[in-house]
Amino acid sequence: MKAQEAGDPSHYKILSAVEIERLRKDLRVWYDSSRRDLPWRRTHDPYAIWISEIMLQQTRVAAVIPYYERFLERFPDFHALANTHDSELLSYWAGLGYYYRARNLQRAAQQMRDAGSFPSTYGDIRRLPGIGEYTAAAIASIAFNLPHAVVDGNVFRVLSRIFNDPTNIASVNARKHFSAIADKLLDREQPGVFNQAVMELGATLCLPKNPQCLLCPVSSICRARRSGRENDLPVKITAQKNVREERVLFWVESGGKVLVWQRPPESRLMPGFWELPEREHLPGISIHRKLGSFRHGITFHNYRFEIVEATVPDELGRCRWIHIEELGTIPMSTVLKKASRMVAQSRTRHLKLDGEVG
DNA sequence: AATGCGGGGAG
DNA sequence: CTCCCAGCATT
Repeated sequence: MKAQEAGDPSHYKILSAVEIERLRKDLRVWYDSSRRDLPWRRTHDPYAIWISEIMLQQTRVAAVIPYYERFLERFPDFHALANTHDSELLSYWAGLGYYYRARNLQRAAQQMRDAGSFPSTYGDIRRLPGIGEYTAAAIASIAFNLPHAVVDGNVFRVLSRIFNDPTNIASVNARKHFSAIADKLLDREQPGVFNQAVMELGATLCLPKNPQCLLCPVSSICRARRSGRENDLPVKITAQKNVREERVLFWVESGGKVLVWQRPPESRLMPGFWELPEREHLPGISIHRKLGSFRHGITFHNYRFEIVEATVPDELGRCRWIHIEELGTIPMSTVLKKASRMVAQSRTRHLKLDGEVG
């Protein structure tokens, strides 16, 4: 399907008033009976809903659930969150990605502590660090039942299909375009339920590939379905290309300790996380043997890391020795976790072989 | 208006 | 492999 600049959103009028009313009802009824039982759907606490929305930014439901439960247990309210230390906060976030979310979360919690309460208007919610248009609308509608329509990846998909709308969702204007349409459709009696129903539809039936139209509660009014175009929508055109990269990391071990370095706390990239050294960190390094390799993707980078056993002279630069048993107590990057897991496994294999021989 | 930011699961 | 996920902040 040919892409189109975001333009006149008034084609929501493709649907008659009667059809819009039926759409709202069908979505509501379907959502009531089909919605997944997710932890953050069992609460009305704005704080808990806020935490869930931040964790869910660009992150799948399945990945969030265990983090959400651990986090809420340790930080049950904004006072607990405001008063914790960076390192403990990070350890609860480690592995979830987009680490600035954790820092913004704490800054926002401190603002709430100073203000004495959780903000309760769209504008006040939107002004918190880490909260953009989507998250502000989500919290306002779900926690406070305020009439703000959300626009996320699910909404792009569902609306572009319902209206057979070829607007390029990667274009700058796409958000405004679909936001105007969503606002017209929004069920103002139950904005929170409506928003969640649209997103739930996108997450469970109106999928990126092979949408389950036979199960869809609104397939009868869906214009893409009517013209057999559901697999051609949404239109997304980007210029981003993937980059392949090979890197060597050193495993330097001595007396039960391994050499690691910490990213500076003010670094923009994974601040405070510990990593294995590379050659630039250890100029005088002596390489012994290859221990293994693994792949790791970060946004559009596709890395292949090779782990090499090595020894070093006295000069350690930014690196520090840490006991292997204590690795679990520091914020480990996922690359460091993968590497140490790999080294441990290769070691058990060797022990086994030695045992069979002896 | 474009780019960087993690990590994992699905196809 | 590629794509995409309940996006945001910065430039």
